Amino acid sequence: MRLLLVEDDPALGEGIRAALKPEGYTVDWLLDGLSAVHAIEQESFDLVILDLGLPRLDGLQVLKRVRSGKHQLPVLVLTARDATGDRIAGLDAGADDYLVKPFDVAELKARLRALLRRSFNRSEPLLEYRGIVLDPSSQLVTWQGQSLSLPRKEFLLLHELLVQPGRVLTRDRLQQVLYGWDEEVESNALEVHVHHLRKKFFPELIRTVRGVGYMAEKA
Amino acid sequence: MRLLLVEDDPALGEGIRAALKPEGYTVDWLLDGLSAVHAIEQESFDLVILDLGLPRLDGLQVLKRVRSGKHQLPVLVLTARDATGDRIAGLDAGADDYLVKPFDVAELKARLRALLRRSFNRSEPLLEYRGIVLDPSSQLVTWQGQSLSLPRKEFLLLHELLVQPGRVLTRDRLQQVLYGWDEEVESNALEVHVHHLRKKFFPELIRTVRGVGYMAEKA
DNA sequence: CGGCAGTCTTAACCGACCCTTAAGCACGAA
DNA sequence: TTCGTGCTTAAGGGTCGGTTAAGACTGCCG
Repeated sequence: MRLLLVEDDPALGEGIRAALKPEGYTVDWLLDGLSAVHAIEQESFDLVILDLGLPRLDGLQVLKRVRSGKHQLPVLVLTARDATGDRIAGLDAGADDYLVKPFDVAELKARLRALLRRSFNRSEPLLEYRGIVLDPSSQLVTWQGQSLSLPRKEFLLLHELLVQPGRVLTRDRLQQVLYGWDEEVESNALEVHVHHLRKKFFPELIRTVRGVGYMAEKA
Repeated sequence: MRLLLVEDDPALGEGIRAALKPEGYTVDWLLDGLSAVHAIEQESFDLVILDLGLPRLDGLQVLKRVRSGKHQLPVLVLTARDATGDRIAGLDAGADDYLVKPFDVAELKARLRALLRRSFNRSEPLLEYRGIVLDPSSQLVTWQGQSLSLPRKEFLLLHELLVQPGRVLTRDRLQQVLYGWDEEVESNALEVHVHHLRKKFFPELIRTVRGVGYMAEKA
């Protein structure tokens, strides 16, 4: 589960991040609104935690930009206690939930779970590719009449590849999907996952683009 | 189908109303508890959607008044997430179902349908799955010609799983079914219940989806 | 009041699975 | 052939869920 945290207070940001990592979230953290917009447009997140008071581009503007896109990306907004107007404005701009600072970490976690659950129940479409059907909400795959559950990373990887067949995904891109930005893996873990997927399904499922990355052939 | 909506937040009230109208419901909307009591006594509704935090007369009081009457009017209660006591109190006062804000509209619709179906049939339909028959009204289960009574939590759990086989229920979802939204259980109680069910029936009854939750295989 | 039965949570332990790592092999390009 | 890149395989550490038993709590009955 990959989250984008947009928060300019270093202490708070670090705190949130530290709290969420053990829960199994991959947390990417940006400190200003402009970078956030770019990241959201180019990467793929499951949820955004957005502070409203941000340098370079205000949180509300970020929210509006996100909503103008097609993504139904859930956004949890953090507001200062006394910023009454923010709340209203945020509602209008389409935030999915709020938290007023200072807040309890347990509360944050609970709201995240609720939001993610909602967004996944929101019938995320099944993904089909050559007889393989992915169900993002349950992390389950149907293949040759059997339903099997893939390990989390394998599912993430496969999902990323099949979202848009024919597109070549660089090694870096894939590693970001699996690990986020910082925690780099300096081994061939990615290749091992690919190997497992090829074995579970069929070898031609994932084509190697030597020196670049991997792709699923356009059907 | 005529519903009474009692909700003092104008935005939320309008939202719910707008969502339900296209479904063919007639929605009357009141903003305080006192008017609600009067309306319920004098008019005839098929169901009430009741917020607990209300001006003039608290939602709980409304609920008690309704229940003291002879009407078996189904009541769906809306509660704020952090209102810890509300849930328990609401249960005691006889609400038929709950929804915690913020909620998904699809969820609301689904619960309404379920409630209305229940109230019209009076007898909730038996649930059958691979030779196991659940009777929600008596909390009894028939299995291999024997009728046995399950402990409450086990029954709830099993019922939730069998309502829609093939659907994966997250741990969170199941814990909410068993415990509600506030009281967190920081142990493996859920797994223990699952274990008991598997032992009483057969192990394949409940399939583990690692990292996600549990499911009953589609028959 | 005391004991019993049923329910549920807690905690410790264990096995299975997930993921990374690393070493050796295969294969394509120069 | 040689080098570089990716593939294959297996081992280990960590995490998750399963299993079991003990104890708290409740309601019931003597």
